[in-house]
Amino acid sequence: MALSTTAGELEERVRSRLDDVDVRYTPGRARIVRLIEAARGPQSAAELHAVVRDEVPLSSLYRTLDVLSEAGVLERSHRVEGVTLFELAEWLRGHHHHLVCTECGSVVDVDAGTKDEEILGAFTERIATSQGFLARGHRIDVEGICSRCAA
Amino acid sequence: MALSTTAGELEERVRSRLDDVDVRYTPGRARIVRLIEAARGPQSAAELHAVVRDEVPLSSLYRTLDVLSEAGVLERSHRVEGVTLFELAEWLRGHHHHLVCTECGSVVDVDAGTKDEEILGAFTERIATSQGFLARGHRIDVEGICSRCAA
DNA sequence: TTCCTTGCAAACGATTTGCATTGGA
DNA sequence: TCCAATGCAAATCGTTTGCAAGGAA
Repeated sequence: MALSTTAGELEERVRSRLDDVDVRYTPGRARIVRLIEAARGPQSAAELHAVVRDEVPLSSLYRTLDVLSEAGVLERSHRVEGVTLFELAEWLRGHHHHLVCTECGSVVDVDAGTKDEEILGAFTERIATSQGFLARGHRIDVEGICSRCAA
Repeated sequence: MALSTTAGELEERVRSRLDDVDVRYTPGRARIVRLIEAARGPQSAAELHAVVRDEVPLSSLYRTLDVLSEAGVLERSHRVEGVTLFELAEWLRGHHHHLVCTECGSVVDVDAGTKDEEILGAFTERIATSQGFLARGHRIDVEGICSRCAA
């Protein structure tokens, strides 16, 4: 989100990354990447499969998600109720956080301002260091009720 | 962590909560509560089972974890690699965050200061509200390398 | 006696994998 | 041609559930 790129640009960046790790950018893989790119938040295999149901079998979908994750294009993100959600890796879509609705389970992305991120970074750095832990990044989930469920 | 209580005190609070919801505080359940209380971070069913292997069958353990979660004594916390971790509910152990080691997968608790929590609360409130989302709480995972893996 | 709790085994759902087939480079 | 990618079916793994037995109120 923070990084604004056109669809083509992102596609190019993905392709070049896959080239680096010797993985083909097949139509099926491109399809999944675009689906995830277009989503408002991390997606589960089941959600993605609902869209490509008669084109891609579940096992192939899982394999694609796995390959793309290994290649650093996707990240296994939030896990809710035993299911794994996938999203574009941070270097592709920018740093962001999640609003998790405890009512319907939806997870949507939110950006924080640069200033806020600076403060958060300093904070996480501090509590990590106090435990001899080397901080590499952080992940914030805001839990509550989404506007749809509140209505 | 933030709330300091003696072992007996916590036990009493748990018992009284279970009374309220008409659930017995059996020795098996007490055993699990104490195990989780003593841990440095959220625990998986498998980790707990490793300790009580010949006293409690896995299915009973899962049932206990479920009952205690329903009763509000435990919370299903972090989920890593397809496994659910359990920890004492926030009202029992105080608000805290997690240091997640991306190397060994360990998850340990950390406290933030009151001042920091105020800032965090204001921040999460703000980004939630901007999306019409009603914030109820937040969860922060600091990802990185634990001191043991760094060594 | 009457429920709640426990144990064991079977069932489930999400995810993974073996193997034969297909399709690009 | 050759190896990566795919499809299908079977296997795995964490977790849940049905049902009969044990125990406390």
